Amino acid sequence: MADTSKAPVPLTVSRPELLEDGSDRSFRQLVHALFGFLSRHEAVRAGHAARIGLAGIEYSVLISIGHLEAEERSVSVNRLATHLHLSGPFITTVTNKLERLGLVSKEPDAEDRRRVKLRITAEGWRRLSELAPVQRQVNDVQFGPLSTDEFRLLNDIMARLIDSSERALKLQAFLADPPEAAPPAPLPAAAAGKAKDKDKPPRLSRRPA
Amino acid sequence: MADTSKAPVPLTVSRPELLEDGSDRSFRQLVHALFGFLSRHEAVRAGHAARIGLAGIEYSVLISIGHLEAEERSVSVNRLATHLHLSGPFITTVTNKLERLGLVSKEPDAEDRRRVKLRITAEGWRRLSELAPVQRQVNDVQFGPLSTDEFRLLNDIMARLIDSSERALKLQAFLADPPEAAPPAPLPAAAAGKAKDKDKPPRLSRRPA
DNA sequence: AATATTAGCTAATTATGTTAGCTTTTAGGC
DNA sequence: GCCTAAAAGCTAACATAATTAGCTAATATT
Repeated sequence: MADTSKAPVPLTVSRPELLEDGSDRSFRQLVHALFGFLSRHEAVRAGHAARIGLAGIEYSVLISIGHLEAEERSVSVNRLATHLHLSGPFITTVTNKLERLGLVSKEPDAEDRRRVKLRITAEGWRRLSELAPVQRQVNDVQFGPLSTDEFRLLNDIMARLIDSSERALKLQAFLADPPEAAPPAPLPAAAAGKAKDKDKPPRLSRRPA
Repeated sequence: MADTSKAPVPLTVSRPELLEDGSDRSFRQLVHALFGFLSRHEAVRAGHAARIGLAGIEYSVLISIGHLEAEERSVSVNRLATHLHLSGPFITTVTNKLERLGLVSKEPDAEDRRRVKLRITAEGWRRLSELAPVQRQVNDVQFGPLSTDEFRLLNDIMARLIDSSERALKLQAFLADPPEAAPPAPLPAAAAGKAKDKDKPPRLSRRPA
């Protein structure tokens, strides 16, 4: 039964570097593997977090304060929100909880009193130090398969992919919601269901980090 | 002020391949970049999904039915749940919606009538085909930086990392909740508050995919 | 001084899941 | 042939992680 014409869907990628024998099969595989890996990566983070009594995102917020603190004079709520691609109010909620737990301190910024200065407390650092030995064992296993060269290359590739993904998102937003203008469009039949703004104004609300 | 001893936290990884000048700085960077990429990768998927009126996870479920259908005789709810690391009931909810939308059909499996046979409908395939051209442009940009060799290597690395992450998760679970056994312990009184199950039984509930 | 902007907060809501427990079907032991 | 156990999927109730809207206070602009 079934007319199973086996390949009813056109290619989802076209760059020759990403095709094998004209098929996007391994590209689809990569896309899927990325989700698979990243899902496990999150699970590992959740495990580290649980070790010191936190949820995954709470741990991320905590450690990010540390990272930013090392690089910049002071870490504000919005700075952190941007850094993690999360909303301001969400960072407020999480940092409030971390403050209640005594892991983070919030004091008004002396230079701009609208701002809040986020810092990891001594107790916060203590918890992170306590976690490290276990974290180290787990990380060693998780990233065990990487050689020095692969590690460097992966680092490099990820940096480039973040960049290109950003561009892809912009292109996607543009394609979804073209500025209406640029009216040469000589496509006759297509004119029917033209711009309109379709079924779903693809809000593209970039969510977590 | 502040005793800022700058590096209060011990290393989070110890394999020499992942250290540079004895520092885990670039390793931390990689871990963070992976989250950054994940967030954008998900956003791209959400954009593709929105294009055909679906949420990101709905699109993933739809396309996964297609992938599994191509590989196996029949796709059941639980098969899909396992594949995507999601719960059965959640797959039920999503596939019901996709069925209402006419993109997926659910019929009882002839061989085992407890099972439901999931299939993408003609309309479902039509939507995917409709999406492909746009998807192709966006994917070309997102994965544009990859050379043929990098593409192959990344594919390979991801497969290995999924595997090692799985092992890391098991180690993590073990470290968090060691089997109590190793029964040299002849403590009689201890029997009272024995296992207890700690502060947080690091449930490690691996979530999405 | 009046106005606009920025930072952060609270409240309400949404999206994305999960666990518990039920029904139906299949499989296994007797 | 039964009776029990296990498996598949469903519904319902709930949990978590996040958003948007709109408020207040501090700062910047005119």
